[in-house]
Amino acid sequence: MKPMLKIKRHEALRERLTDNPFCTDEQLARELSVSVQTIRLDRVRLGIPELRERVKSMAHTAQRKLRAIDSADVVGELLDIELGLRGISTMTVTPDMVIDRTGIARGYYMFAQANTLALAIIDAPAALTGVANVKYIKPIHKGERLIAKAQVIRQRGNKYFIWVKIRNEQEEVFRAKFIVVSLIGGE
Amino acid sequence: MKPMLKIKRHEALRERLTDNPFCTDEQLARELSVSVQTIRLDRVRLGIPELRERVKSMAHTAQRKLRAIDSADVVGELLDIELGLRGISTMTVTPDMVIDRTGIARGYYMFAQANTLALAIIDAPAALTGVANVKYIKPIHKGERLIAKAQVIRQRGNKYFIWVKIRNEQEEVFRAKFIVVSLIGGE
DNA sequence: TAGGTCTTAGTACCAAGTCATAAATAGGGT
DNA sequence: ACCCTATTTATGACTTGGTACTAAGACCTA
Repeated sequence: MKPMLKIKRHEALRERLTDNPFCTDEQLARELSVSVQTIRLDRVRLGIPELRERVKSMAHTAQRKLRAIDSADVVGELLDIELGLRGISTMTVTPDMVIDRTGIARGYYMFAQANTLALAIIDAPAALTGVANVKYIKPIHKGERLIAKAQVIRQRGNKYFIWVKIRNEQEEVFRAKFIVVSLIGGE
Repeated sequence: MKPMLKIKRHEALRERLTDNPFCTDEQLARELSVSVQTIRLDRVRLGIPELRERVKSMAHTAQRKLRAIDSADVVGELLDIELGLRGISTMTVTPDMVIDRTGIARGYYMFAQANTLALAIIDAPAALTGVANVKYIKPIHKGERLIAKAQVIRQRGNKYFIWVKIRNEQEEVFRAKFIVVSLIGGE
């Protein structure tokens, strides 16, 4: 492989690092057939930090992100809650929630926000979703700040009927009805 | 702060590292009032790798996890697809998908698997979920291997009616009906 | 041929470690 | 008091994956 032009190489460098950020300058140098120093110069010019910094920031943001959709009981941020009655949460649509091609947020994020809010307002030690009826009214885009309002409509035994509506600005963009079952003792 | 007993210190060390893995030996030494060497010895005894290795492995697993629910077009693994007709995907329930307290998988993971599969089988450059009707039949636990089958039931204009059923072993655990809208030109 | 950009080489230095070895200290038991 | 052992600390040499800086070639162009 012959050494390539600078601009081409910069592109190649960026590409290689996006699909494998765990790459030392030495490996990059070998792959692009230039010296390690050239890679370092390129990195400085392109504002790309060294391996360790890359990895560290990945670990940081990943930790934050995972916390957002994974370990948290509520996806989004819980603003207000009246157990057994109603609750409000917000969620801001970050760039990684949207499909690149269309710029529209993946549907399951709104589902997750609504569903976790519905579960949060149940006045029981544990609860499970039994049924969900969901309507996506308007596409949602990056940067939009969604507000979800949940309300218990009816309760029969250990079954709760809950409506959740999500608004963006004043516009309703999503609506869901959940039937949630509270678990008293068993699994 | 007086230096504490060895066993106590080991506990403290573990604790400190779980809620802040980005911690050098030097910081730990200061916090626990012992020398850096003691911390290193402790780490060796407890089998805890050095800071850089910790961060690296965090970044790795986080990348994998995020890829699972975030950047992939299909949550789970696409096994087979006939565009416009049907598709099959699998997903294994990892420990981080379940609620610690109950050991039951969070509902939105199954929703995500079903929803993304439904979208994947649409024969169009882009598609959006309009309506979802979801039924959770049985609780799902860690380690279970879910198989989702999607089928287009009816198509009217740019609206697709899709059924998705998720099975664990031979048992049906989840069922969903989606109405998906394909986008021809604009958003 | 001189001047510019690009690339490479080489040096000194750093952080956060590793490994191995040695010395200091503490806490008993007898 | 004295010995023994466990534990803790110190020390030095080496490693990775860099930064920062300087200097030297290479190559093109006017």
